[in-house]
This record gives sequence, C-alpha cells and structure tokens, in this order.
Amino acid sequence: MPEPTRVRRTQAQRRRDAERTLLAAAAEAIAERGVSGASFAVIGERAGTSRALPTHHFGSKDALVARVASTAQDAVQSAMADAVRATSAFRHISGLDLIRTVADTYLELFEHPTAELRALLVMWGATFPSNASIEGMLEAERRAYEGWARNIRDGQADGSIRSDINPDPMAVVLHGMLRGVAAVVLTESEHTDVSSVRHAVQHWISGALEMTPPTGS
Amino acid sequence: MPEPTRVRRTQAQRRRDAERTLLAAAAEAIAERGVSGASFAVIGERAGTSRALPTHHFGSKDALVARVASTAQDAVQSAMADAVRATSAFRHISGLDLIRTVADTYLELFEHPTAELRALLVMWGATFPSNASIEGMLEAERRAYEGWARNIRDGQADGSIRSDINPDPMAVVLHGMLRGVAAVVLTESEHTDVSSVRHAVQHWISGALEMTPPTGS
Amino acid sequence: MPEPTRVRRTQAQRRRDAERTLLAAAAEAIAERGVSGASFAVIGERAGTSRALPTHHFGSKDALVARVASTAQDAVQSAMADAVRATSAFRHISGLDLIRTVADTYLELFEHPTAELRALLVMWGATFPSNASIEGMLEAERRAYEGWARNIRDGQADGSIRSDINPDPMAVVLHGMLRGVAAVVLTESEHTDVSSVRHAVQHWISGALEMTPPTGS
Amino acid sequence: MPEPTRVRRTQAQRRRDAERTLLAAAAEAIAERGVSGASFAVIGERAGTSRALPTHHFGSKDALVARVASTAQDAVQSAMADAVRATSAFRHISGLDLIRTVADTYLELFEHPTAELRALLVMWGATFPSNASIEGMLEAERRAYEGWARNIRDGQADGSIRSDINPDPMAVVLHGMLRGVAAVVLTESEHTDVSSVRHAVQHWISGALEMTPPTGS
DNA sequence: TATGAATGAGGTTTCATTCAT
DNA sequence: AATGAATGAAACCTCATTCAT
Repeated sequence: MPEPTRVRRTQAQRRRDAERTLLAAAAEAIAERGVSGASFAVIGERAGTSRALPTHHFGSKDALVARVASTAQDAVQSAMADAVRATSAFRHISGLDLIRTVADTYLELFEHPTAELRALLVMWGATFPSNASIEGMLEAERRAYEGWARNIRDGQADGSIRSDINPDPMAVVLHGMLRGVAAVVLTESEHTDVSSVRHAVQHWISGALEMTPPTGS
Repeated sequence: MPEPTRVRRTQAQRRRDAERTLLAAAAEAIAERGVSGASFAVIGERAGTSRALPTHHFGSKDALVARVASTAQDAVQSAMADAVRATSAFRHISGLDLIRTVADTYLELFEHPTAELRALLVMWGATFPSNASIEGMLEAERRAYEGWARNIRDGQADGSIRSDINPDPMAVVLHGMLRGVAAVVLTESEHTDVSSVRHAVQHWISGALEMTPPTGS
Repeated sequence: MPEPTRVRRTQAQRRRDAERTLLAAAAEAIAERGVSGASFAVIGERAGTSRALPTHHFGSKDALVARVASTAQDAVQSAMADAVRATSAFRHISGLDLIRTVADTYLELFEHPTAELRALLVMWGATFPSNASIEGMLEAERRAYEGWARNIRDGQADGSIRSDINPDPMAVVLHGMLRGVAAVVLTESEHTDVSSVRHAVQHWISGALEMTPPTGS
Repeated sequence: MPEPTRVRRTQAQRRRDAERTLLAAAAEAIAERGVSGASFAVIGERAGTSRALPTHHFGSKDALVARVASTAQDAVQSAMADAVRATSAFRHISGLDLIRTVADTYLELFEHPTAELRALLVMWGATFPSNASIEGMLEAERRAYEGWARNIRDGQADGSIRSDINPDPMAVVLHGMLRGVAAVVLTESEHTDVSSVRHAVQHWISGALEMTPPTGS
C-alpha cells in the first residue's frame, strides 16, 4: 500500500510555492490599496498564511515590494519581447514598426490587466513623491525610455522614422504617454474602451514619427 | 467707545492665513513624502503650528487632502484659462491651436513646478490603486479629458482638426500623455529638458490631429 | 456655590503629574523585570494609562530609561549630599569621615530601598554587556569613582588617610564594593542583614584607609 | 562485516562538539548584548549553524543560558581551586592567605577576560531585577559567599584573622566587593589598571581581616 | 482659536518555539 | 542529528483623532 505521496513536498518546493503565493498576494494588495496600504496583515491574510511569513521570506517590506516590482517588470518585458519575436520571425521589421508593436503590446496587456500589472502601475505612481523610492523602479523606468530612444535612432537609420526629430525628448514623450494612458485606462476602466485607445495611440505614433512619403513629384 | 479696529479683522483673516499656511505645508509634505507619508506631525511642524491644527481646521485628513487637491486644481485651471485668454484676445484661434496652447501651458508649469503642482501629480499617482479615493480627484480627471474631447470636436467643426479621428479615445490619449509626460519630467527632472519635451509634445499633437493640407497640386 | 475646583488642572500640571506617574511606573517595572522586560505595555498598565503615553511623553524607550536613570541618580546624590551637610554642619569633618558618611548613607538607602533605587542598580547591571548603553549611566559611574578618588586625596591632605595608598585604584575598589554589596544585599535581601553589612563596610574602610596611629614610641 | 570505525565515534563526539560551539557562541553573544539581547538568531549565526540548533540541543533559551552559566562557573571554580592547590602544595597556608589567594586569582582572571567570564558577570547583572531568574545563578552566588564565611571562620580558628569580626556580613562584603570591582573593571577596562586594583584589594583584605600584631610589648 | 495631552488601532519587525523534511 | 519553514506573541513606534484647557 503506497504512502500518500500527495503531501510530500521538498523544502525547496515549499519555499518556492510560498514565495509565489506571497508575491501574488502582495501584488493584489498593492493593486488594491497602494504600496503603503498593503500591510503585512492584509498580505498574509490574502495569502492564507501568517502575518509574519512575508518578513520571514523577504526580510522586510521594502524587499518584498522590490521583488513584486522586479517580478512584474520581468513579466511585462517578456510579453513585449515575445511580441517582437513573433512579429520579426518571418520578415525584417522597421524601427517604426518595432515601436508600434511594442507600444501596442504594452497597452494590450491592459485589456485584461493582471494584479501584477496593476501593481506595477500603482508602484510607478508611488514614485512621484520626491522622497519616495522603490528599489529598482527608477532604474527600470530609465532603461525603458532609453530603449525607446534607441529604437527611434534605429528607425531613423533605416529610414522608417523622420530624421528631423530629436530622439531623447521624443522617447520621454512616448514613454510618458504609454504610462499615462495606461494609468487613465486603469482608473477609468469603465469609461474607456481600451482597444479604441490602442488604435488612437497607433495613430499618434504614426503621425508623429512616420517618415512622410515624398509628396508631389 | 470704539473698539480697536486693527484687531477686528484679525479673527477672520487669521483663520484664512492659518488655512493658507496649512495648505501650503500640506502640499509640500505631499509632494515630498506622498499622501500617506504626509502625516499631521510633519505638516504641523512644517507649518510651524501644532499637530492638532490641521484637524481643527479641516476636520480630517481626507478633507485636508481634498482641499489641497482642489486648491491646486484651481491654480492649474486658472493658469490655463489665462493662457487661453491671452492667446485669443486679439484674434480668433482654432480648436487645434487651443489644444496646443493649453497643453503647452500645462507642461510649461513643470519647468519650475510649485509644491502645489507636484502635490497634484503625486495625488494623481495615489489614485491608481483600485480602492484608493481622493475626493474630487477622479471627477476632475474626467472633466479634464471630457474637455479635451469637446475641444477636439470644436476643432473638427472649424476644420483645424482631421475629421477622421474619434474624439473620445483621442482625448484619453491626449490627457494621459500630458499627465504621464509631466510625471516623467518630475521624477527625472535631472535627466530631461522640459522645453525640448514641450517641443516634442507640440510635434505629436500636430502630427496626430492636424488637418493635412491637400497634398498634390 | 463654588465650582468644583478639584477637577481643574492646568496643562502643565497634568504633564508634570503624568510624567511623574510614568517615571514611577517605569522604575517599578525596571526594578521588577529589568530594562528589557520593562515594556511599554507593562509600564502603561502599571501607571494606569495607555500603552502609548510613555512614547508621547518621552519620545522613545531609551529616552524614558535615561530619564529614570537620571532621576534616580539625582535622588541618590541629594540623599548623600544631605547627609554630608548634616554631618559637617557644626564641625569640620575629615576626608576619611566624609567617605565613611557617604558610603554609609548609600548603603542605608538599601535598608528600605525604593523602586527607583532598585531600578538604578538594575540599570547598572544592564550596562555590563559590552554593547549595552544606557545614556548617562557610564558617565555617572565615572563621576562617582572620580569623586571617591578626590575624597581620598583630600583625606590624605588633611592627614586622616594613609599617604601610602594609591587613590585611583582605591577609589575603584571602594566604588565597586559599594555597588557590589548593594547588589548582593538587594538580591539576597532575605538572607542578609543590611545594618550589620553596613557595619562591616565601615570596618573595611577604616582598616584600609585610616591613618594608623603612631605605634611604639 | 565490520562497520567503518572512523565514523562510529562521530555521532557522540559531533554532538559534544556542536554543544561546545553553541555554548561558546552563546557566551560571546551574552557578553556582548546581554541575556535578552542574545537571540537564537545571533547565537546561531555566530556558531555558524542554523537558528534552530540551540533549541534542538538545549530545549529552550533558559536552559541554554543556565548551561552557559554553569559552564562558566565551573571554569572559574576550577581556576581558583588550581590556584589554591598550587599555593598550598608545599606549605600549609593560613585562612587569611587562602582568602587572599582566591580573591586575587578571581580578579586576575579579569586581566584577560574570556567571553565566558564576561558572560558570567553579565548574567550576574541580569539577576538584579526582582523577578529575574537564571537557573543556578542565585544558588551559586549563595554558595560563594557561604564559602567566604567558612574561610573567615577557619582563619579565625587558626589565628590569622581577627576574632572580633562577624563572619557572615563580612563574607557578604568580601563577595560583593569582588563582584563589584570585577564589574567596574570590565565596564571601564580602558580607564582602570587591573593589576593595581588587585593590589588595592589585597590591601583592603589585609587591613580589614588581618590579626593585628600585638602592638607595643 | 489654538494647543497639547491622551488614546486605540495598526504598522513593521524580532523572537522563541514547533513541525515537517 | 540538523535544518529551515512557519507561526503567534509581543516589542517599539506612528498615526489620526478626541478632549480638556
């Protein structure tokens, strides 16, 4: 008669499971109540564990928040990387198309936002105070719009993007637009239609960046 | 026997002065430490008064925060209204120009942001959690992008804005872009040049909305 | 019909009363359970107030403990100063007699030790760990045995104390003896008779310090 | 089929080794941070083992502390017994000389105090609160000064100690002095010279106890 | 009007201990 | 034998708010 193998889990498995559960609970709590409102009591209860477990696993609240942030950032990054890979698999895509694809993929995530994604935006909002600091958050933002600037330069090089625009401020606008639109969509989810907003964003990007076809002649 | 008139006014005026001082201190505290971090202790100390005075004047923290929000919103609104009035004083301006003027005026404020203005953006960020609520904040946001939608329709009516665009989602994008760009500029003030960002935003608006001149012949 | 004046107390009085009550409660708690065991919960309950009041009045536990220490030190100092004043009121006393009086007065306090006094000794014991630190404690100890050294030198100058002894180490021994004897008396109050211990200490002091009368001749 | 004998001893010996390591780590932690500050986390880390090992070996914190105490007491006792044995090996020593030897040996230990020794004194200090209790500590103290009383009586019997002194309170003073002096030396190690303090203590003991030689004649 | 004393709720974190592995 | 996951209790402290002055 075999022993019940169901119950047996290795320590490592238990740790991984617990951390996953806690991170999910933390993301939900942050999405719902903000970073400061996501207390260990709330997180622990939501995870179905004790209030002390988060500290046990992550050491401190700051560390837990940072982990939620990096986990969510990774998820977003990989979603966008997948989209790029899928789009560029069979044909070469221009710099402009890359930007459009990535931007659209980002906003697409907000059609059915996960708690993780919403938490990420909430954490972005929590970095606005001048004293505030969520570890890894500012750095990730900077990486993001530096990436946009790079993409713009690539598009200028391959002729898909107008050469008379300044990449750096344009990247800031592009990045800010995506974050801001996401925030509005999230807070006003009942009054906004995400897919038409996505369409409008594509329109903006084309209007602003697209190399105008040689008129006349 | 006449009472000393000097003292007479004091009663009402002192109240107004005290409230102004408190509101200013609260705005600074919020801009620096966020809504939840702006405790009465911090505010009271910064205002040079007791810790109990904010409660005394505003009743509760929520009420104080709401007052800071509405005060700041009024300031922003009147700055934009002034700009529109100045621009349209001598000549009629198109719907598109109105949008460009208002947008540019908004971003211009962030070249030298007051504590009030930064607090307003911080409070915007604090509305991202789904449970969060700052009284008057969401309503003001909605008014704002409904205003943009109206402006777009006006521009379409007077022929300055392309007629093939959908005003409502476009308003969301416009509004989100301004908020998001402002946030990025604020958090990355050392790495971004506001005036070139303003320029880029003007470029985006034109590219997206402007009625294209009849090409060819 | 006069109003009940009993209830009316000024803010300052209330504060003074509250602080006194809290200090007394803290001294009792420390005497009973040690510095680390004297939690705010215990102190608050013993003082008949809330658990948060100690923080409100003293800012932190360390500050409260330091206040208990300095208050107790003052009490002990003034008791000893009183004794010296009483003894030297009508006649000049020698350096040796001064030492004997002060030492005996110190031990006399332990015949009916107040909570404050016991707390002071407990706090002395809490300074033994190398990392431990109670603000003002070490300094007071140093002042104490430097005072003894000064007294010994005075006695040597006036001929009441043998000139062949080294004041500084002797002061350490004298000070250590008093503290150590007090500690033993306190912890073993049921098995020791304080007055005979006092007598023995007087004997030791005389034997060690007294200028021996010229023998022989 | 013989089992590998190399491994055989390991089982019991490893346990002893582990306990020794833990006791040493606990002594260091107590010496540094006091009894209450010596948490299992600190001890485990210092011992290079898990945080749960102390509980596993000793059952509870109280038991561990008691073991540290008794181990240290044994070490001190055997150091003093060695000294007595060495001194009395070749000649009979008087009661007074015995006392002087033991006292001096005790203080000599504080010239280069081990963590164990410092922990012992820290634990003595931790017994001052009236509710405090470290198992075995009070009993050992009592044994110690009862031993002194016995020694004094022996000295009186052999004529080396004055017969007009009361052994019991004198033993309390002697014991308290040694503990107190040790504590002062430990906490003020930078400002005190142990060897001159030892000298002073010898002076005190002689002055207080020594049978005065028949003056005159 | 304004202050500050007072409090209860709740925050993060530390800790000794238990239990499964 | 040893580990570390897990927990409940309790620590200090902060905070918004109430109340007497």
